[in-house]
Amino acid sequence: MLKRERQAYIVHQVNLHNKVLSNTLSSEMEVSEDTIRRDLQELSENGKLIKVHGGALSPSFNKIDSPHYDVYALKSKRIIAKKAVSLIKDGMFVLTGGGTTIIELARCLPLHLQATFVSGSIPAIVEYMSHPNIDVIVLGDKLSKVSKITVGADAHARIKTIKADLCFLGINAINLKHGITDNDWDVVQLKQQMIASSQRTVCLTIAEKINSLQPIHVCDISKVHTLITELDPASEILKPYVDAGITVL
Amino acid sequence: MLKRERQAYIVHQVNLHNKVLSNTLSSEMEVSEDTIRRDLQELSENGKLIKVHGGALSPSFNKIDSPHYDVYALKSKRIIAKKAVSLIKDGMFVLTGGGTTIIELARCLPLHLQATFVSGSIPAIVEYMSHPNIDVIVLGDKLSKVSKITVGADAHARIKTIKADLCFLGINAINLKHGITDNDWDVVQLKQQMIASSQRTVCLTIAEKINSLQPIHVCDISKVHTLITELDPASEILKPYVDAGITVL
DNA sequence: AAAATTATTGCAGTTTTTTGCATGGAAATT
DNA sequence: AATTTCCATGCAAAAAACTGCAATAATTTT
Repeated sequence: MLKRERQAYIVHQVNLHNKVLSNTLSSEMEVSEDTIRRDLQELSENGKLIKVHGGALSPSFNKIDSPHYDVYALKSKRIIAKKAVSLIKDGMFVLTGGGTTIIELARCLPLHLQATFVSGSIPAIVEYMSHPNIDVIVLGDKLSKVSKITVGADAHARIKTIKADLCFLGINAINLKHGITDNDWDVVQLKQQMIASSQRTVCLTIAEKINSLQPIHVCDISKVHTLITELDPASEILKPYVDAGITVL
Repeated sequence: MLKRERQAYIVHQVNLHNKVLSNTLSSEMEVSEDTIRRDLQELSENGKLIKVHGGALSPSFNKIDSPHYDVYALKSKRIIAKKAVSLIKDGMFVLTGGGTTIIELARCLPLHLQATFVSGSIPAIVEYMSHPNIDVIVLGDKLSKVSKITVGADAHARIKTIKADLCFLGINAINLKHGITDNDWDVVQLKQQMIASSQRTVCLTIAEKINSLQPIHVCDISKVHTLITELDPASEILKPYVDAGITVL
């Protein structure tokens, strides 16, 4: 790994998480802490970050800019993303949908992970794109302005031709009786095909959406292999899903 | 292996992987590291890549940390974009490639314009996406990491099925004798098909690239209908192109 | 086609950059 | 106050970059 690459990664991480730890960076990039310290030194001289004991902070962090923007949900989504990441192994072929949870997942992908991601979600693709070891396949078709994902027969047909190891879906509603439900017709078409084209379906959602219902049916609960929320898997609210045979993380 | 070939290969590798290592290139092409270093030196002088200790990185790599990068060129590109926009009429079907000039064009699209844009360039799509009246068709395929555009047989085949009113190409080199030339094999394939699939081809470039040459041939000058630069159309340097029958704006 | 010119390449020696390690001291934690 | 963790400095080894130079290859001129 080149020095500049390393420093770019550090800046990326700082901007993403507002802080970095020297020892984390050191083990992630497999260089000594001295090297990290020297990198932080240089970057701080260039104003890219603020060096503190044990790591560094984002320069824009000191100004109290927390725009009261659903910090809780973001935190939850980050927890979900962390759990989801642990399922992805080197060399896997992964199909992902759109939505903020998936974008958070994209941001949390470890540096060394080598995998192929297939998606029609533009914001997710933008994140995958900046990862050094991820191959990205873009699903083309007409772009839906609201969901920022490509929808239509072309995308559908393309998904049909592949068989992915994993499929990550950010879901809008899940419910034991009705399974996964959603509110966008076009997006539902895609999700159904994505489920059919993957060996394992992993659903990501914040706990808030558990046991809720939306107008359009996506699939039965039996099609879901894994469910990830920010809660402890032993949590009471998740028990019915565990009992239904779903792996809950 | 010729110097030209070697350098084209290096550029290709940089565009594909975001980085190259001197010793890897050296052993891959069986030349000394000195030669590689001299190649990187030249390419870096031409802005094709950024030389760092141990190899080189894609130029788009540190565009992130210097936002006021190349302000002059940005100004030029904005002028070009303004001229280009004037060619687009309501209801048109427009095919666009990638590159910073095209992105600038995307940002300049007037609010009321209603048209359909087809592109495989992620940054361009991100811009189109935020426009209220533009329909966007995404060309899917494998994403090239630093040209940030989808390339491959799928994208090629898809373009082949359409016939656009206009095609906007940001070009890397134009020259009366050799026409349009470029340095990335995959991108060239797409550009050729885009030209073939459009009624009018409009080339955008900053004056700097006029009368220059790149290793790979895209098309003859006769295929170009319109050429847009930041210069006055009556400018001396553009005269040969006007004489060749090209509409120069 | 031959000769002259120019460009390109590899090599040897030197210099610079980068990195990891050791030491002693500073800062935080308990 | 003791202990652990983190930081600064100097140092040495390795890798990479630069320099000048000679040999070779490519291009142009005659």
